[in-house]
Amino acid sequence: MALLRPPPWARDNTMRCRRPGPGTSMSRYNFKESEAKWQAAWERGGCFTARDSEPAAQPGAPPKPKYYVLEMFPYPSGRIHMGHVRNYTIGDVIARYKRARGFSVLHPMGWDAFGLPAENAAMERGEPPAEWTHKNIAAMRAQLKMMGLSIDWEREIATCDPSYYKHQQHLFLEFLEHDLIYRRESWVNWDPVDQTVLANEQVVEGKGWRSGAPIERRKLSQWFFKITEFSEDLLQALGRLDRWPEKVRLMQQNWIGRSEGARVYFKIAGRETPLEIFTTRPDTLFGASFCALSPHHPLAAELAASDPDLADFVAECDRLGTSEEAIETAEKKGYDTGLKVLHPFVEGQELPLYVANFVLMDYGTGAIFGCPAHDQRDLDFARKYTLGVLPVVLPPDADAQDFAVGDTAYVGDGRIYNSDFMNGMSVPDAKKAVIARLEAQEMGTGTVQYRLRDWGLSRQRYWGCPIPIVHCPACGPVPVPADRLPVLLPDDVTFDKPGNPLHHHPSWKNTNCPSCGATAERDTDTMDTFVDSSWYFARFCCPQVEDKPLDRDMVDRWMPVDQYVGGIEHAILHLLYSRFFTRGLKRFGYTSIEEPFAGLFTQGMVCHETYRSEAGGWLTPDEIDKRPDGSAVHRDSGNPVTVGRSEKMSKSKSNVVDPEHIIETYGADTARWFMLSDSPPERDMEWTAGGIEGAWRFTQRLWRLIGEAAPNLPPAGAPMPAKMGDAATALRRAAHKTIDGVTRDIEAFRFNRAVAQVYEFTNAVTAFQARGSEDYWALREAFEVLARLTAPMMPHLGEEMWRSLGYADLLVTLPWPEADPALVIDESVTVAVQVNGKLRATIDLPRDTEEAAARERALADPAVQRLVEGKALRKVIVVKNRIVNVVV
RNA sequence: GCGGGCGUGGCGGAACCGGUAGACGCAACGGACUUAAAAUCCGUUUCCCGCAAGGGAGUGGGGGUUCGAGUCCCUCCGCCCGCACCA
Repeated sequence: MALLRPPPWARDNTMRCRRPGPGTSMSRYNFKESEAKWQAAWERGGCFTARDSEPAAQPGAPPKPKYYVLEMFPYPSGRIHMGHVRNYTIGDVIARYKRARGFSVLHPMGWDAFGLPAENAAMERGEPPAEWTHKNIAAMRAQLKMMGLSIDWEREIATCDPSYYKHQQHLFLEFLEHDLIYRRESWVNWDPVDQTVLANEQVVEGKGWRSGAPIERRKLSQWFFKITEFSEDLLQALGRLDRWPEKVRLMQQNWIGRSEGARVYFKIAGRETPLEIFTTRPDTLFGASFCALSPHHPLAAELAASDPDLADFVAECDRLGTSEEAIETAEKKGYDTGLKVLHPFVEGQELPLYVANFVLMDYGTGAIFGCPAHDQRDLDFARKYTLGVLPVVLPPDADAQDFAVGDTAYVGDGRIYNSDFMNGMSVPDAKKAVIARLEAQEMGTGTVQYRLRDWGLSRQRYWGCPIPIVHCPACGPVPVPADRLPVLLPDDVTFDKPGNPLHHHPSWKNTNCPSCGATAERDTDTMDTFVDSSWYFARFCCPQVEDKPLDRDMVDRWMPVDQYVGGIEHAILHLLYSRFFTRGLKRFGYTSIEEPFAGLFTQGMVCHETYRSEAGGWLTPDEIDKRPDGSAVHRDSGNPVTVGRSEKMSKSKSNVVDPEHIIETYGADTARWFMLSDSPPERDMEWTAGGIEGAWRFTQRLWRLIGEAAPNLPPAGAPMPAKMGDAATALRRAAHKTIDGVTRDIEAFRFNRAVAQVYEFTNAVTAFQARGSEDYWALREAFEVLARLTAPMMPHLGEEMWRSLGYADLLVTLPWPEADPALVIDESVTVAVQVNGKLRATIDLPRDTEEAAARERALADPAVQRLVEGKALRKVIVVKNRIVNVVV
């Protein structure tokens, strides 16, 4: 079977399949016509328009409760990819389901439209970023519309639009006014050849991605959000985000990284100013064998000025770039400054002072003391430079006489020893004691330290929101007054030389100081694109408001987002920044809430097998033919192809499948159905040709089934017959169990299980032989259930089925079906019977059979008798409606 | 390196609070229909022994708790995500 070769019926647009089915004349489901028709009908009906005020359904009744469903908005790269299809399908199922459950739903869409790729396109193809971006947005909007998403398109926003970013500039000024933005120097990756600042992603193994030159670090004056002011609050509030995945909360908790420790002042021999270090293990102070400075510590810089070798070492450290990953994975290296620090408690003990590449300037004080016995990094360092290793924490079952540390540091609990006044204490007690002593002797202090750093927002780039600041030689940085916003990005920029086009622009930056009127220059940096995405969810509540960023009433009507859906890769930064921003918005009076996302769901990636030719190059799925045994050959040449493991779809591996092609071949419903059916949504899924074909067959099967049955069904709305036969009742039980199960599964995001239940129920409907009139009534009910339960997932087919069943109204406007509880619970249950924990029989019992009766029935079973005979019963465990375990 | 997660048939997965492992789909195989193919329909399908009845093994590896473990604990292995300037 050809992989992703269009089926014959899709090669031209005519519907040629007119083969009559058994006894009826059937045509194939024409998804193209149908999908376009229902999309138009929904639009005409304004079915997805979010209502800023919702009238009560009946006079006196409460108005519909609101529900805000949001998927992470896309970067307009040009075409949607399967990850988008998955993300927006999940969100759309929820939006449609919640509408059916009687909620007033807001489900908007917009574009995260600033960013580096537009500048890269400009450099590579000479296309202006604005044009490139708008063209991409138009293309992707059309693709998303093909999916049949229930989005209120009237609320569409693009962050690169001045009508969006002028408000962002306004918010910048408010953060500044409230002292939540400040300016300081910080480090960037500098490409000495291209003379430009590089993003971490543009640094590959310490070299610039374009120039290949070893990168350097440079200090620039930049703006920072004071997110650390909220460290404790952001941490504490995680505990209340009970509809967030536990793993995301944990990751954020660790990212914020609250730790209690101490700052300790070490005297440096022959110098006035003591060295201030931070440690989380002050209890191990007596095990210290060295101190180390970050290469960017002011003292390191001072010493390097008169020590060329140290200057070389610092330069070498700089070539690692600014990413923590690169610094932490590099080999641990140090440079002995020759200075000695004095141990605060041990008279006469001198420790060497190193500059070490693994000490981070951004955390603590940029200086540490090393206790090799109880910290792996310190131990590696000590072994390398042959420094002392003195254990001071004795493991519970170790002997003080012979306990020694080899190549593994001991980081566990124990009793303190070798430590003067702390001897015999537990680790927590020792921490308290040593901090008390340090404070009493004014040699240190207990502190709470956070790993979280302030958020640098300045970017030396063109395609971003301009920072509304003017730098005046006399007044310094001066905010652009609110009534002069927006500071517009100029269109006439060139990308012919490296660096920031805003900076090169002949006139843009020239202006006058808003304060004194003197000639001054605009800030030529733009904002980090994470700023754009830190408040777009709030702007969706009032996208048309012009005179202010947000309308409080509207924000409070819709916020918080009840269900946010997006990739796990945003688990930390985007979500944390948005939480911080929302706290700012509350402080400035734009809203009364502070947590933007009440519910969060993180979906997995879409993966696909990879293929390589004999020559080693990657092949795309439609360049190969799959053979029944799973091997593959090149379609044109017939040469063998190596089938590699499934990996995240990416252009570099050529394993991408184009959603538009899929939708044109199989229809949006089929694509959506397969997306939901394959894997649990939080896990990575594998896109397969077989899978989409299976989904395609199912849409056809549903359509055929209902088309064949419809003429024989009682009319729409026919009353339930007074008497129901066994067969009809069994079908009704299946239908109501399916309603119950699918409802639970959608509520719990188990879409793959919801799909499986629909398959199972469809199998039951297919097998059902209707005879009496009550059978046909039950069959109509079954089809109505099928149409309504599948509608959130396959909305077009749902409408089509609903129409086939004789209804004129749009299914999308109808409430969700309710299961009859009496039909959901079975009267009898199958109970497993084990002997010594092994399954030996099953027995059917009336539901809720008492323990004694169940025990008796189990013991009477012949298979059990055979095994139990002649042995003493030791124990019989009965779990009602589940299991009887006989122990002999 | 640090932090977080995942691992079940040939494949994707199901298994509720620790209670019948493999629902459902895909693939494969056998059959029906057809001049033929496609489509469709019916059946089989965790592995091993056995004609069968039946028995044994089995949820990445090893160990533990329990009447009972895919599920809980310890440990090891493999893969994935994030690491602050990609979005």
